[in-house]
Amino acid sequence: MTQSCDAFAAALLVWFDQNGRKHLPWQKMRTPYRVWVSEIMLQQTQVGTVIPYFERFVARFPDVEALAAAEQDEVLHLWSGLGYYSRARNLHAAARRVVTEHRGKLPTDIDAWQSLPGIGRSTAGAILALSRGKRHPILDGNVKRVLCRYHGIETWAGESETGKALWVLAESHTPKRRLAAYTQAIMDLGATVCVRQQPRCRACPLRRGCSAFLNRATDAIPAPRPKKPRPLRRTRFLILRDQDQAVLLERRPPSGVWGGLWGFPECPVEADPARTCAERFGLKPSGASYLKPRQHGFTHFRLQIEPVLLDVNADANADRIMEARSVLWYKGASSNRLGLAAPVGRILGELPPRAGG
DNA sequence: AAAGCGGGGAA
DNA sequence: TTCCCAGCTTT
Repeated sequence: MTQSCDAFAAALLVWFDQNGRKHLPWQKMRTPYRVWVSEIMLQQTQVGTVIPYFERFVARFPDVEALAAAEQDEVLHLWSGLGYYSRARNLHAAARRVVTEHRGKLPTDIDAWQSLPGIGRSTAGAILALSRGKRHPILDGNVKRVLCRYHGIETWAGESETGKALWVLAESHTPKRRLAAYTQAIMDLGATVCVRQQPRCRACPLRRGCSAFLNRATDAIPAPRPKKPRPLRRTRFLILRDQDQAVLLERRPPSGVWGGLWGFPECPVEADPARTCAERFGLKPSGASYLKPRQHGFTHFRLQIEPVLLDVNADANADRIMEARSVLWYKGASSNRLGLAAPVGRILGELPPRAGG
C-alpha cells in the first residue's frame, strides 16, 4: 500500500481544515501574480503588517503588465515603510522581464521563477504550490522552526549543513496532493502554533511525533543565530528648509541603505553642516539648529542620526538645483508620491515650525 | 534593547 | 561557496 502522504502531512492537513487561515487577501482570486506579490511582501514581514500594503499594491497594480509599466518611484512609494526595499526593486524588475521575455505570462516551472530577481527556491516553490498546486517544498523561517523542533535538530538553521538537511526533510514531508493546502498549513502552523516563544504545543497536530515536545526542548530549539556585536555609526542629516516650508530631499543611490528611496542629504559628523550646505547646494543657511539625535537599528549596525535643521532662502537657486533629477523640494505627502526612508518620514513629521514663516 | 526574517551579490 | 547586507515588527 502506498500512502499519498506521511503522518506529518496527514495530521497537518486535518488540522488545516479546522484551523488554517483561508481568508487572507491573497487567498481570494489566488492568481500567480497575487500570490507572487504576497510572497515577496511576506518574505521578512508578518501577515498583519503586509495586509494593508498588499491591498494598496494590487489595487494600483492589478496585474504584471500594470506593474511593469509603473515608474520605480511609485512602486517604492507603495512599499515605503515595509523595509527591505530591494524586494520592491527586484519585484518591479522581474515584472518587466516577465512582460518582455514571457509576453506577460507568469512561469509555470520552478527554474524560470528562480531565475527572476528576488525569487529563490523557497519563494518559487511557494508560488507554484499555492497558485498552481504543483509539488514543491518550501523552507521559510516558519517551516525551519517546525522542522527543527519536529526532528530535534539542535544546530542553527542558518548553517549550510543544517539547511541542506532541512531541505531534504521538507521535500520528504511534502505530499503528492493538496499542495496549496499543505503549503499554507505548514506556514500557518509555524505562525500561529509553533511560534518561537511559548509555542502552543497542546494545540499542535504534530506533537505526538515532535522530538522537541517529547523531550521538553522547545525552548532550546531552534538554536539562535550566533550573535555578533553591532557597531555604532554616526551620520548627519541636513534638513534644508526654505521659506515655504519645503524641504530638500535627495534620491539615494540604488544600492545600500534605503536604496532608491528619498532622504535628506547626509554629511559626516566631522564636517561643518552650514559649509557643506553652501558647497553642495549653493545655499547659505540663516541658522543651524541641532535637533535631538536618534538611533536607527539595522541588523549589522546601529546608526545614530544627528539631524541639523538649516533654514535657507531658495528662490534664486531652486531652479538650478532642480536641474539634477536626483534632488527635489518636498512639500508634503499630498504633492509628492515618493518612497521615503522610515526615519526621514518620522523626522519630517516632527519638524518644529519655521520662525516667522 | 535584542532578535527574527529570505534572497542578492560581492568576496 | 561563503560572507555580508538590509529595515521593519515584536518581545
